Amino acid sequence: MTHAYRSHKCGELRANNIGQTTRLSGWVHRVRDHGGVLFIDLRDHYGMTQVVADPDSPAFKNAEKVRSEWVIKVDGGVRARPSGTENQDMPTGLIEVYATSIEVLSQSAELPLPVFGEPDYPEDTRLKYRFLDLRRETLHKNIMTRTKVVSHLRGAMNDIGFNEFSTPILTASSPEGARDFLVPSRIHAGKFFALPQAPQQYKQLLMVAGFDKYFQIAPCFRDEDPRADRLPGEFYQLDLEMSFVTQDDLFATMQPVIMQLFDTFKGTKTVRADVPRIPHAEAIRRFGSDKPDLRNPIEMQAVTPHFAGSGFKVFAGMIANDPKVEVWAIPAPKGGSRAFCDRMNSWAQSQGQPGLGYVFWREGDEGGAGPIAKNIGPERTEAIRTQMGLGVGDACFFVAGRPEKFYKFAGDARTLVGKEMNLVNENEFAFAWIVDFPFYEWSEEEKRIDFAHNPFSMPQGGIDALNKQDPLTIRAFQYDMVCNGFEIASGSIRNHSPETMVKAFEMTGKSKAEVEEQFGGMYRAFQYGAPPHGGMAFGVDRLVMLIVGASNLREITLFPMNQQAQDLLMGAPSGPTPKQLRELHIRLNLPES
RNA sequence: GCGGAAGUAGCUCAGUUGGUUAGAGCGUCGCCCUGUCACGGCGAAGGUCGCGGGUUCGAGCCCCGUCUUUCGCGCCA
Repeated sequence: MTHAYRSHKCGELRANNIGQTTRLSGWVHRVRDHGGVLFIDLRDHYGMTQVVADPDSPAFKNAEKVRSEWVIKVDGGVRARPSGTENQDMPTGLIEVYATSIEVLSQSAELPLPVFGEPDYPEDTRLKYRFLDLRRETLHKNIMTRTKVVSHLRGAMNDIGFNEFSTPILTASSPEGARDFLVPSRIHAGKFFALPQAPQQYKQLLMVAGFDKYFQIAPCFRDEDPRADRLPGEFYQLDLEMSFVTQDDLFATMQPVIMQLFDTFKGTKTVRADVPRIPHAEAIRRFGSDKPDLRNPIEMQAVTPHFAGSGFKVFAGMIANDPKVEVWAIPAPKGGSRAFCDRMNSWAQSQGQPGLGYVFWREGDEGGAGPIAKNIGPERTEAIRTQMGLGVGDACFFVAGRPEKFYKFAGDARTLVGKEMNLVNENEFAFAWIVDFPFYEWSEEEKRIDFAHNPFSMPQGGIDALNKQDPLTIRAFQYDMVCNGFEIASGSIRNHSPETMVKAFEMTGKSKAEVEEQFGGMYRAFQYGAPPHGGMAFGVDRLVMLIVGASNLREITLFPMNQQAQDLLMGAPSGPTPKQLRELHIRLNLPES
């Protein structure tokens, strides 16, 4: 008795099935009609099989009718392809199914975007017809990789003794951090739930509750504008927390999980075994970024003394007027041509910079060419060349000012040089832990110090540091894991002392009463025996993006929203009914337009 | 909120210095074709050049406004 729809999957039949009868169901991927003989590539989730019909077959009439993306059921016999017509590029390429019957299960209207082929299509079309987009090979494969990555991570975490807990989705708004999504309460007029930006407080409460080694593939919700590497609305994290651990314990626990994950899914790429730990301040100075791409070998250095008192009056003047001014050098191996240096200079100007000073060394100009070399003279130029380890054929770019103002631009210049000079090995994954993040930063907007990152992280030096140290020099047990220039994880050892927590917030202008009110659950929990604990969260979307080599999160997400945070397929968000609003005690106050 | 880029057939795009009837490929429809796998050949249908205004004898092209999409900035503890 044959199954109603299929005896085999479309990717399944091989030479050893020749002679068998088979029943396949799937989508018509492509039709090639030669008049007398007609080929249909039949596709399902598992693969593709060539179906053949000719005028002798009772299926021929229906075969002539079918069009791309119709769903059909084919009965037929598996036979070898005639010698010379085998397709070595297809797993099923040695065989074909000679159709004796074709039943149309479902027709397709003219396609708004073709499933066959992989050209780019407008995002709104792709998102509105996401179910078609998802049929396409690359996206279909990416989504399956994502599913396997999530499954792998879940397995790996279980294997090393972590326990998966689900935390609430309807929860309280958190005053720090991103903008919340709010959900109105029907029972409590005028009150709202918030969707969690992360299960941060819940996982810490789990530790206080005596559980250990929590993890969750957790949905997180943030109402912020998106980027190519940041989805609007919702995203997933591999969230974890452990009790009685140090920062080193967390690295030792999670580094193997991540290395093994990439090792499993790297394909033809390589995974750099060395995972350095780089203090935040050092990362800024060497790479101009707190998420450096270590595949790029360029490292910057300060060369301030070579410009102090020099004939390059712009830099010399800045240095003389402000002791905090530095000059950083960005070496560009093999960049020693005027054309390249000028191109970098115009790029800098397009970034709103006055320009990008440079020296380059070439045959006949071994002492250094370019306006800066002329202005500072041969000795200083040579000193820079020696310090940076450069030679003929190389160039070096310079930025000056207060590092906190220009480091980001310097980092962008480093990235661009690496790209232009082809210094980045695209087939490698290079990881690092960035450690010792600053605890506080100065908020120009609020004219006060504010948390640089997670307010629940433990300041290094504890409450003593908060009492005695210049707050802007305090570091936190706060760390990121980066890969190829992306932040893939962020975490910290938490502050589990209520006094330290109150003091930490006090520095940012929050009273004890405000802390108790806004973080009541946590504050109360810490009164009753909180274990030292810490954890981190990996961005699942970014991990998958890196693994499949996608440059946009929409390529690895099933049903993403567009940049305006709309779901074009489902038509969300949508207007509520008057009844819904009445029950929720809400009257709309819409902007005029 | 701000800045860059884009918007021409169902889809991807071309369209010269402003000048006749806005083109191609894919797809669709019709005819032909017995070994293709991006099949091939012939033919047809399909257009408010995002929208509104302006300049001009004449605008897809120039100007102004506006909308949409996208990338970035702000934002994202």
